[in-house]
Amino acid sequence: MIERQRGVALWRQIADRIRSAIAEGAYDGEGKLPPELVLAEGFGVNRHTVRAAIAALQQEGIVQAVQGRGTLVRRRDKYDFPISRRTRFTEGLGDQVRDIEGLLLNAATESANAECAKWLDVPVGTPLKRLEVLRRADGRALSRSTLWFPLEHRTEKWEPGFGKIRRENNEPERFSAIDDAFRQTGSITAALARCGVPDYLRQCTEISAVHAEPQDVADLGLTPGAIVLVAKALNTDLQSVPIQFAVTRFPADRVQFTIRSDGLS
Amino acid sequence: MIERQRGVALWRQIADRIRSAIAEGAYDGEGKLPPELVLAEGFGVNRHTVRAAIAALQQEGIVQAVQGRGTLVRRRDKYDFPISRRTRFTEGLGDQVRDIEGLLLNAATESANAECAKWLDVPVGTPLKRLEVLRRADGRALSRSTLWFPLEHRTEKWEPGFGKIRRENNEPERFSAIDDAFRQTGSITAALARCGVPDYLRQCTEISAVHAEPQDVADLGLTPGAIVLVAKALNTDLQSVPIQFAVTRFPADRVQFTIRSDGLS
DNA sequence: CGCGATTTGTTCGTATGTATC
DNA sequence: GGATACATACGAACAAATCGC
Repeated sequence: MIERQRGVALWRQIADRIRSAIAEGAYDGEGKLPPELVLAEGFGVNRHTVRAAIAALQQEGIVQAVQGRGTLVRRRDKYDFPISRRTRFTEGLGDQVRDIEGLLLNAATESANAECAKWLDVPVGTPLKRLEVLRRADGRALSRSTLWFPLEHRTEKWEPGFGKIRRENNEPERFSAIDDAFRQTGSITAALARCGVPDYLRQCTEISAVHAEPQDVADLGLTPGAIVLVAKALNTDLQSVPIQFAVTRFPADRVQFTIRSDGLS
Repeated sequence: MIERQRGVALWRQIADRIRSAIAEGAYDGEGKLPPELVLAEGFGVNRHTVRAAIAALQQEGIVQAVQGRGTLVRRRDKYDFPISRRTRFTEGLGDQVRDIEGLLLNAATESANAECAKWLDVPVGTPLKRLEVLRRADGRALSRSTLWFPLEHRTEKWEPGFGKIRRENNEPERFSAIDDAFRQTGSITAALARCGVPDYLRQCTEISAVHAEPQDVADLGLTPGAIVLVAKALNTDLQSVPIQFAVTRFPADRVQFTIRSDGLS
C-alpha cells in the first residue's frame, strides 16, 4: 500500500519504488515484473497508475513491456566508486566498466568564489581554471564534474625564523593548459601529469544528496525528481598543497560509494 | 526560470529549490526570503504557486511567513558526519549538537541473511543479535540504524601447518546482552565496552541514496519524496574480526558525510 | 492447429489536483 | 474568488499479443 502525498504524482512514487526494487535484485529470479494488476493491487492503486510508472521506467530503459509476455527488467548494477587516499576516477571503476570516456564540456578561467577559496586555501578572487567534465561508462552518463585548479602555483617553504610554513607564489599558470591536456587524454590524472603533477592525493571528500536539477536531467539523462549524489573533493600534491577542488554529481541509482578505512589513522 | 516536469508539482520543486538555497546559506544576509512576487518572477511562475511552496516549507518549520514583514528563514545547518577508521556516532558530531540521544526501538535475535552473512563473514543462518536504533540530535530525528552483532564470537588462530588464519568459535553469546547495555547507556561504543569490546575500528563504509520509504517518513519525520542517505558499515575489533554490521538511514537534508583521507595508505 | 489463460495496449467516461489569469 | 486548461487517478470494458496445452 502506497501513501498518497501532495505534490508528487503517485505514478512517480511507484516508479521510484520499482526502480529501487530492481536495483536490489528483487526480480532477478523471474527476470520480469509481476503483472500490472498484481502490482496495482500491491500498491493499492489503479492499473493505469502502475502503467504510467512502467511507462516512465521504460523511457529510462530500465524495463521493457511486451504485450502478452510481461514487463521484462533489464537489470543494471550500480557502479561502486571507491574513495581512498589514492582515489582515481577511471582506475576506481576498474573491472566494472568495459569502456569509459571523459568529455570536456567547457573550460574557462574565473575568480575563486568563497567556497572554492575555502577548499583550495587561497584568497577569494584568486584566478582559477575551471573545467566541466562529463564522464560516460559503457555509453551511460556516469557523472558530471566541475573542477577548479589554482592558476598560481604556490610551493611551500620552511621559514626557520617563523617556525612555520610559508608559501610563495611561483610557476604561475601552472594549470593554464590543463584543458587541452584533458581534451587529449580524457583523464584528469594524465592531464595533471602533463602539467607537472606526477602524483596526487585525495585529502578530503564530502558527500551529500539532493534532488536532480534541470541541469542534471539534461546532462546525466535523469528523470526529474531523481536523486543526485554530490561529492566535493580536495586533491593535493605530495606536499599537501591543494591542486584541485572538484564537485561531482552522480546519479544515485547508478552509483554508490565505498570507503575502505584499512590504513586510515 | 523553472522547468515544467511531469510527476512532480511545480510548488514542490520550488519548495525543494528554496530549501536547498536556505541550506546553502543564500539568505543568511537578509534573514528572510525575497517577496513572493519577486520569487514568482524569478521562477517564472504564478504567485499562488510560490505561496504553495512557502506553505509547505512553513509546515516543515523551515520558514515562517509574517504578514507585512516577509518570510523569515530559520537556517538550520546540516550536521557533518565524519567517516574515518575510528568513526563514532556521538563523538563524530561533537560540537555540532548540544544534546544527542539514542533510543532502542527494537531488539531481537535472528538468523543471518545473505547480506549480513557477506558483511560479517559468517555462514548464512548464523544467529545474530539485531538492534533498531533511532538517534535524535537536539530533538530532531537524525538517523535510524539497524545493527547486527554475531552472537558466536570467533577468535583468530594462526595455524602454522596450513599457513593461514583459522577461526574457532568460542565465547558464545558474546553480545547477547548488548540490547540491555545500549538501553542503559544510549551508546553503541559504551554498550560494546560492556560486552568486552573496549575498542573497535570502522573497516568499510558504503554510501548510497534513495527516496524515503514510508518507514523513513514515520521514523525520521520526513516528507514523502525526501531523500535518504544510506550508509552500510562494518566495524571490527582490533584483530579485524567483524563485530558489527550496521545499516543507517540519514535524512539527506540534515546530514552530509566527510571522509578525511589524511592517514590512509 | 486451435483454444483458453494470461498479460499488455487502448479507449471511453468521471472526479480531483494543479496552475494560470 | 472564479473561470479555464491541463495533469493526475480511477473504473470498466475491450483489443491484441504470447504462451502452454
